[in-house]
Amino acid sequence: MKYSKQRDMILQYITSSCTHPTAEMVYKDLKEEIPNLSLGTVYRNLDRFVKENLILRIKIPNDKDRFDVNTKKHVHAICTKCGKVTDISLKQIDDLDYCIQDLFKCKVISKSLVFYTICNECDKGGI
Amino acid sequence: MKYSKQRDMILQYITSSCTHPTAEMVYKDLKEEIPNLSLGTVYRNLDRFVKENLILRIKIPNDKDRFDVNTKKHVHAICTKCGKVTDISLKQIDDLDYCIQDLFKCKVISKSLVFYTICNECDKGGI
DNA sequence: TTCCAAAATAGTAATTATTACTATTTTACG
DNA sequence: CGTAAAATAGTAATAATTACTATTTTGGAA
Repeated sequence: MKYSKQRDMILQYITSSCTHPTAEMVYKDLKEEIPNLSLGTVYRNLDRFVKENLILRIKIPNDKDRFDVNTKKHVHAICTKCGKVTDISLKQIDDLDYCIQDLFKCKVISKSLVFYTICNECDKGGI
Repeated sequence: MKYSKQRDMILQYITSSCTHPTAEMVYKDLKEEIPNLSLGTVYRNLDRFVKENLILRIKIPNDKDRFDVNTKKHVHAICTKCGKVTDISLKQIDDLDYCIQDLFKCKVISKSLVFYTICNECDKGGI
């Protein structure tokens, strides 16, 4: 593994962000600092960080993947108005796996769970 | 709204299937009976049935959508080995919405939940 | 029955997110 | 320094779905 400025900056960007950015957001913002940055480089490095368990990939049906510094077990809520992504950690959600396992006699490997919501701010009259 | 043989057969196919087929599966199978059937027609009609609440669309991250005759509130488990899709209906899952609503002070509109599993048959030595 | 406008279809093109590919550049070790 | 491995930039490919358009079908009315 060899150093690269691009990788370094992508990791820095993603670990200091709290907005669960998409690859495109990372690309657009870093492009200003590294004008010849390639979107492929962003994807490749984000993939790599996911494999190294430095970040998580949030897969959203029919939408862009988002990336998350929080590697602890959790799921997400997406506001359908402003698009904000919120981390959700809840014992009841983790327990589902065991519940399904027992009731349906199958091994639960993982799950994909996204809540579509209207967040507190948007509900109060919107941004 | 005008009758069409294609729509009629697509609805018949999907309502009598129990495998949660993709649009492509519907297309491939019906193509044998209607040789000039178009994939667009399948998509258009499935969309329409979803809007009319005759069937449900199952969105699976990074995979083809599947369609389900069961329009009751439920989620799905996908076997990561054989691909079989199983309906899952569980009070604890429905309750999550209220739980999230209270804890995170947001309105839950809907959720997307898919369990990735190894089903009973595949676990016993596989198909 | 025949005419005709609305609706539906077939077949192709476009879209969108992501991955793959290739020539060039960068890195770091001997 | 020289060089091989690794990384990048930029473009092309992929895959599922949607959009578009010319043609066909449907069903009510003359």
